Parts: sequence; structure tokens; C-alpha cells
Amino acid sequence: MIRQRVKNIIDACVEQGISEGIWSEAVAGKYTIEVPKREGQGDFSTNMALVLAGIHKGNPRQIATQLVSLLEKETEYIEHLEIAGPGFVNIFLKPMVWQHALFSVFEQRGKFGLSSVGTNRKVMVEFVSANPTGPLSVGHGRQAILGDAIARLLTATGHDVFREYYFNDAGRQMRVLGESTRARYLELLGLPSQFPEDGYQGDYIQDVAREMITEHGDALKDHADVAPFTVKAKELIFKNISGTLGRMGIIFDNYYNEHTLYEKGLVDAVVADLRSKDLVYEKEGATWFKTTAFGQEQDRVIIKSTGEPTYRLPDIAYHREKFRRNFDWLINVFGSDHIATVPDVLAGVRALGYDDSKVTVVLHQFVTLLRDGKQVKMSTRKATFITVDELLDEVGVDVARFFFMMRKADSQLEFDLDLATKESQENPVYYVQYAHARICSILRQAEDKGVQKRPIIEIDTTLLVAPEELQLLKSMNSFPAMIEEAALGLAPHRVIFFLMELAGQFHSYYNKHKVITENIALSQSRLCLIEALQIVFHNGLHIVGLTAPQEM
RNA sequence: GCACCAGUAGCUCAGCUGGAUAGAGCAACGGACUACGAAUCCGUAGGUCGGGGGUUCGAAUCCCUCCUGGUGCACCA
Repeated sequence: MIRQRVKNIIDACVEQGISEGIWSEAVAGKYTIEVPKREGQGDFSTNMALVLAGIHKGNPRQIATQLVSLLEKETEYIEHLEIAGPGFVNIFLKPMVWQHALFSVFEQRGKFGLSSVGTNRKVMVEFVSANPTGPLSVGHGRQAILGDAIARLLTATGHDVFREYYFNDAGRQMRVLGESTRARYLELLGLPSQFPEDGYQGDYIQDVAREMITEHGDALKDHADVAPFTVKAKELIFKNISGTLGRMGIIFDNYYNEHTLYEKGLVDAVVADLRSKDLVYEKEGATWFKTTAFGQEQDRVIIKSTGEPTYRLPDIAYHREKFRRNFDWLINVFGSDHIATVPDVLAGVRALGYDDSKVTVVLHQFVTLLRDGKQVKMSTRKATFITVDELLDEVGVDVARFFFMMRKADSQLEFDLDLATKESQENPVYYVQYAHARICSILRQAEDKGVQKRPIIEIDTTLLVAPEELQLLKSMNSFPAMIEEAALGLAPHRVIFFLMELAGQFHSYYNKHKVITENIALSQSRLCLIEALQIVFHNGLHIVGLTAPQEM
């Protein structure tokens, strides 16, 4: 907000310069205004002179001097100006500008930081979408948290968000799941059995088999159809998955079942439509989709010679349905192992006449667990992976959420269990939460000591002049823009970094300045400051699904 | 072989999409509580931003190339 105001001032001065014929209008819109990294370089700075000099081979410092003489007339916000380095114009604002930021925090309270950029934009976030063949592993955990945090951020910025889980309950994998279950069932009954070569080896399959024995005894031992086994396994595993998601506070608006695509004839429809556009052909008994027409190296099979579709076909049908359901933005959160499917699906929707630029795929890299400084080996085949449930048992929901959000999706994530289980010191989760709890504690303390809390209008905010206080005010002021950038950039890790930074600033401030002192007016101003901080911590933590404890 | 991602302090990672003297947390070392909560703070030390070219006023950031690691490149999902 303040940034925008400063930008307006600069824009006006540049306009004036252009109309007076000092500068060419080629600069308009080319320069930026930013927050300098280093102290002493002002609250904001602009590279306008450098940009203009670049266009006309002029002298940047001379242009900067002209700009400064125009800006100098703006005395309401600007305290003073400096020309620095190669030709940056550094702008120092009056402290009052920042002190005023407190007002909007208190005006908006729980809504401070929320925005409306996404108003009237209907967006679907598809995430997790794990096959119901086993419990969620830590990789799914990252995806679940990432997807949920993205959804929360988008909600916070006014989007109409719909969370969906694509439930893959058709095809070969389900059959193998049923066969695995039957084999365990027979095994537990002491009967001869043959475990499928690529079967699911996890203990949870035996749990399903045990459940079936309780329900049916040995009545199914000669049953030719695997269906009852598949159905039961799917049911129990799904219950397990949704239970895990529930523990993490993740609620989907819809589970989209793959089999409904077949029931409604939507899969066949895709083939027919592609065929009518001459994008499908038969070869070696299989049906191929001409993905080479969309820049790929080779065509892809969509129906195997056995008559079974490959995974891409229902995927394309599913995405077409998403378009038909009128979303403005389709976000898919996938593990990086699904990278190969992305171009196929995009080619599919494009072939069907939809705008694939509405689809954004967030690919996240893998998670490695670290215990005692060593990597924990995991194998899905042998079912030696660590499940999300086990992780939650060990570190708790807040810590798991926080750690999964700490890295940008593009980076591999190293989850250090030793650090995560530490209840103190270096655990960054508590570092942030402690800042919030500490503020709550000071506010309680003030109440006990009888220091009156006063409404913001009666507070003398000009008493907040310590460098640390101004820094805190600036950080708070940048909170809404940060949320917006994190949301639109689908980057929850930015919120985490912001909160850690703010917590650091607060802890330093706390150690340097006393909030409650003999000086009543100053104490009240500082109480206001930290109450505003409390609001920011609370909102920031909640926006990404973390709790803000009052005490720890 | 091809595609995508990553390579930044001893370790784990940021770096606001091209800005000024590259940052933080751990780890190391030295300090600060008869208390607004020490789950905290202050200080010291630590760098050829993987290598090499290029683009320009200016590059960790953009382009090319090479090296290393991860993930894919099925008539598995």
C-alpha cells in the first residue's frame, strides 16, 4: 500500500519530466521501485535514472539529480532523498508513514493480509490423488501439505477454491491389489496361495485379509472373482488415507472417482473426438494418440492391444471434465515422478479445443528422511516406507506441516527427524510459535500490572521511533503483499520464511527494549505494536494451516 | 541419448523473477537471565553463487556449453 503510494509519486514526477520534455516517454513503465537490501539505502529506491540512461546513453547520475529535484517537492511522505551507487535514487520516508501502518492492522484484524485479487476466479487444486493401494507415504505427505497450503493461500486471496482428489479406482493396479489381498487371505487360512509377482507386500494387506476372515470366514476361499477382495481393500485403505488427511486437517471438496469416467462414457468420447480430428490411429493392435502433432518426440498408446486404456486416456477425459466444470484456473500438484504425464494431458486437452494455459502444474521433488544424520532408506516395493501416520505420531501436525512447507516445491526436501523432534532450541516451528506465545504472555502481563489497553486512535504512535520498531512496522506493512505473491506464485515457503524473519525481528526487539515500563504512554504504544504483531503472526500461521498457541 | 529439477558458507536452504558490499538457520567459538517466558538474544568466524563463455550501465538470476546429483523417457499409474 505504501509502496504503491510511493510509486504513484514517482510516476507523477516522471510524467511531469516527460511533459516538460526533459525525458523521453520510453521510460514510462520500464523502471521499478524496490526495497533496498541494505540499511541506510532508504525505504525504497528506484532505478529510473539507470533505465533511462540505458535507453539514451545518458549520464544516470545527472538524470537522478533531475528526478530528485522533482521528488523533493513531495514533502508529505518523503523525508529526504539520496543518489547512490551508479544512479539509484533512494527514498527515505517520514516515520509517520510507517507508524500509520498500525491503523490498517487494527482496522482489519483477522482479515489483515487477506486480499481480493482472486475474486470471481474459480480455481481447482488437485492434489494427493494417491491410488488407494496403501497408506500415504512421506512423499504424499509433502504433496498433501503443499497442495493444502496453496489452496489456503488462494482462499486467503479471494479465490473460489475447490479441492479435489482424483481417486484412481479402476484398472490394473486395483486388480493386483485384489489378488494380493486374496493371496494373504488364503495364506492366513493356511491354504495354498500364490502371491502376485508385482503384488503389494505391505502388512496392511494382511490387515485387510484378516478383516475379511472376520466377516466371511473361509467362505471366499473358492471364489473365482477377486472383486470382493478389491472392494474391501479399497474401502479400508481409503478409510486409512482419509483418516490420515483428517489428522492433518485436510478436507477435500470432492473425490473424483475414475470409474465414473467410464460409466458416463467420457473415456470413449475422448477417443471418438480425437479420432474425428484425425489425431488417433491403430497400430500393432493398439490405439495411438498423435502426440507428435503437439511437439512430442513420439506418439503415445492410449488403448493397449488388450483393450484396456492406458492411464493417459482417463487422465485426459478427467481434465476435459475439469474444463467443462468451468474453472478459471486448474492447478495440479504432482510428484516429480509424474512429470512424463504432464505433456500428454496438456496435448490431450489442447487437442480437444481447450486452453491449456489455464493449467498450472506444480511438480514437487522428493523427500528424504534423515535420522541420526543418516538417510532413512525407503522402498515402496518392500513396503519399508515411512507413512505419514508414523511421521505424525513422531513429530505432530504443526511440525510436519511446517517442515513440508519450508522448501520450495522445486527443491528436494530433507526432513531432519532429529531436528523436528526437538522440542526446543533450534526447531524453527517453535521459534515462530514462541514469538506469538511470548506476545500473548506480555499482553497478559500488562493486564496483570494494570496497564490500560487503549484503542489505537488514542495511542501516540509517534513514540515508536526505535530502529527495531520501525523495522517491525515495515515488515508488518509488507505482509499483505507477501501473501499475495506467495499465493499467485503458488509458493507457501515464502510465508514460512517471512514468519521466521519476523519472529527473529521480534525476539531481538524483545531482548533490547522493554514493552512495559514506568512510562505509561510509551508502554501503551508498544503494547499496540506487539498486539499488531500478534495479529500478523496469528493470521500468517493460520493462512498456511498452522496453529498460533497462546502459551507453550 | 532426450526432457524436467537442482548445484549459493562445513551442513540445510532463502534470494521478492536483472540491481548496489550475496543472506538466514544449524554446526564452531565467545558472551547475556535474582526474569514483560533463556523454546530467547548479542558478538566472532565462515563465499571463485558447480566450471567456462555470452547478453548490458549491472548477472546467483537471462542465453549457450560442459560437469555433478535427482526424476522421468512403457501397450505401469
